[in-house]
Amino acid sequence: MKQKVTLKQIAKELDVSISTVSKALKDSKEISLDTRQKVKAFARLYNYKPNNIALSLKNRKTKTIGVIIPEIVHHFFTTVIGGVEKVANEKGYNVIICSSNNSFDKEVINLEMLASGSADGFILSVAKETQLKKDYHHIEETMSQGMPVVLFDRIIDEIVCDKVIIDDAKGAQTATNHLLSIGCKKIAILTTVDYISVGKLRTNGYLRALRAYDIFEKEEFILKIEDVDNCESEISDFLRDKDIDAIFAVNELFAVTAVKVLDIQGKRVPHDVSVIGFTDGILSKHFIPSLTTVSQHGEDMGIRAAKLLIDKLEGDDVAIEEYRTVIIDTSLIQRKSTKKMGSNPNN
Amino acid sequence: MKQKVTLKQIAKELDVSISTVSKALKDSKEISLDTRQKVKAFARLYNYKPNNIALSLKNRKTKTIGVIIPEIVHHFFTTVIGGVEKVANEKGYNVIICSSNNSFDKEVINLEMLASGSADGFILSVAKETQLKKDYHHIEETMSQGMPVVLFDRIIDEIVCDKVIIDDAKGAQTATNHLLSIGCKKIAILTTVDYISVGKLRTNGYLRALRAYDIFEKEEFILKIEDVDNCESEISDFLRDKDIDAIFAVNELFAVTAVKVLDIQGKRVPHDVSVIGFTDGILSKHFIPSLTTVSQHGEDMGIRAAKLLIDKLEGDDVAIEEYRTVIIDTSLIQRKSTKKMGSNPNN
DNA sequence: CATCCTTACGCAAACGTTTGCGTGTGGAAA
DNA sequence: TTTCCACACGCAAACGTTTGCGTAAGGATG
Repeated sequence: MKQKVTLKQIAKELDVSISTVSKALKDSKEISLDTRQKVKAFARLYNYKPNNIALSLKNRKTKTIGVIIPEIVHHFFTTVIGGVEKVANEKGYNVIICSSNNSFDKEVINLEMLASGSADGFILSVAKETQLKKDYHHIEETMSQGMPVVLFDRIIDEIVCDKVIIDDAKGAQTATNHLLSIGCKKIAILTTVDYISVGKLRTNGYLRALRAYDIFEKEEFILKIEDVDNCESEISDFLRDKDIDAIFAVNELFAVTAVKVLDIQGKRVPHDVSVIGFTDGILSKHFIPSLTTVSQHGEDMGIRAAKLLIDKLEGDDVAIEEYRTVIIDTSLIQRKSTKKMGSNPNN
Repeated sequence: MKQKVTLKQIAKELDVSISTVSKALKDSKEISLDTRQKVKAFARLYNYKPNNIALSLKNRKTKTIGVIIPEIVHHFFTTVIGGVEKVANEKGYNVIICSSNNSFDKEVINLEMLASGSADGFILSVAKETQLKKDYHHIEETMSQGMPVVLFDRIIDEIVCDKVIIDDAKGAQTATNHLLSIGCKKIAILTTVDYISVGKLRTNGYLRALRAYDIFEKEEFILKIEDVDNCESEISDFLRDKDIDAIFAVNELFAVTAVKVLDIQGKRVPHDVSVIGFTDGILSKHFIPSLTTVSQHGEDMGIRAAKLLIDKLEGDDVAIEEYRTVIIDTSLIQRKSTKKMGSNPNN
């Protein structure tokens, strides 16, 4: 088993100094053409690859980006990662991904681990627990050590840094508006508990749309779901015998679960009830009926986040204290879970 | 902006040597209790964290595991990653994830990048292109440099290393058997082109089950889909006016698409046609009807793969030349896309 | 008072790079 | 023959750790 070959070994074999080898490989004209060729041939033969670790230590940068997300098994986050990877690889950066599993402690551990030498900067979306605890010392500490952080999706207002978000409220408003525009008047919302920032924002957008239409918001049309894993029974209870003609769900799971429950309760989508979800994932696309939904353009978010981070990483220190918030446009993807515009509902 | 504090800085502040600081932090009894306490207090105050990069260089190991998968936006792979992360974190390892995007070149680049200092070992599932090209030099080279590799799911028989797989053929056979046992006789299969190892194996399992039932396999019941992204039209053409009573699909997407197409063509699932998929993903669980499917237990695969790798990484060199192949049991998850056992089909 | 042991610390090498600068060799010019 | 300059290369420091070993100081012992 041949070990990894180092400059030192090449130097010994060729009976020159380490620095000569290093310079030869870099085509330094300080070294004679002859030696250069010999060294390069040898290096190729032994498949020499510079040791990243040593380079990182020397250069004081790792050329890797740390990404920390709440859940790895989640379509939206993986699309974001896809975007990050795309630009990172283009620019010669590595990507390390860790999931916090929505645990504050794991988020802290991961961040500290990566911060102590493994990554130059971070792209992160905070864990539920972190949002609940409102303890951001780990993020602030990382930043104060000079490592840039880009927050995305689930951001924290109190932290001053680059951010990439969608306008959750606006997206929700657009969705609700669409429901209103196709004639729905009794629109329920399936949302999360308030401490999830995006859930709250989407709820606000929903309310705003309603008010703009002079529709009085009803407490009993709002369901805040705590236990995501068991949302079906909650939704079922909520929907039973409720007189509604549309549902806006703040995520994909709530949307399909709603359709399922409606089906069981004998209501047809979209004939009796129109449903709009949030996030354009696998489910929305392939469900029957396919779901009208608000697309967050996850890959774009990842791309923008990575660009922001790399700009900061490579930027002249001039703009380093300048923070930007990028807002990605959402778009409404109309599919089959909502009635067509102009169709005349006679229920 | 305070910079990251190093041993050297602490040493200077406290007017002792670097080695004293290092030893003090490790509670070496070579250092007086007094000094130890002073150093530790100071380190805590300045939030000293040893630099991982320097440690990696010194110890010649990074304590990180590289995971390379064909697609990051893929439920099965993310569950595997979840499993890997679980045991890796338990054992103090970091996890770096890269996706090859099913490209041979990207797989090579990622592997080489990680191999040159960023990771101690690899868990990987090869890209489609790699399977097609049958070029495995990058993997063999990595191994010959002393870095252990664990292959999972899409493995390569020619490479001798640890492997974690499911018995694809057996899983497919079980699924097909189930269809046969509920009375289906005209069973079609939706599969991939042959060079995808798992697709081929699953097809074999399907054929085996058929033969065991003395059912003659029909060429026209087998659809090998090339362009996954546009499978709907292929499936639609294939299914049109075909007299079948069951479909076995080698993945989730094919399965739901089949249900969709059947629906359009006026056949009901499971009443007219029973459908079984492969992989227990989001879609199978939430689709209407929910899909009977073969679960691959992705998280278990990840757990086993990580254990194999870490064993090799930390193992006494005794067993290092011994390679194991772990076969994870699949299980058939019965849901609503197949008729119940014993129901009397009269079609 | 000389010797010895313990205590408490520092030195230096090593991990694999990069790079500014110093230096020996050779040939050409004076 | 002397002087000078290019050329081609090596030295050493630096990045931040760890750790075996050497050693100064001080007290205890003979």
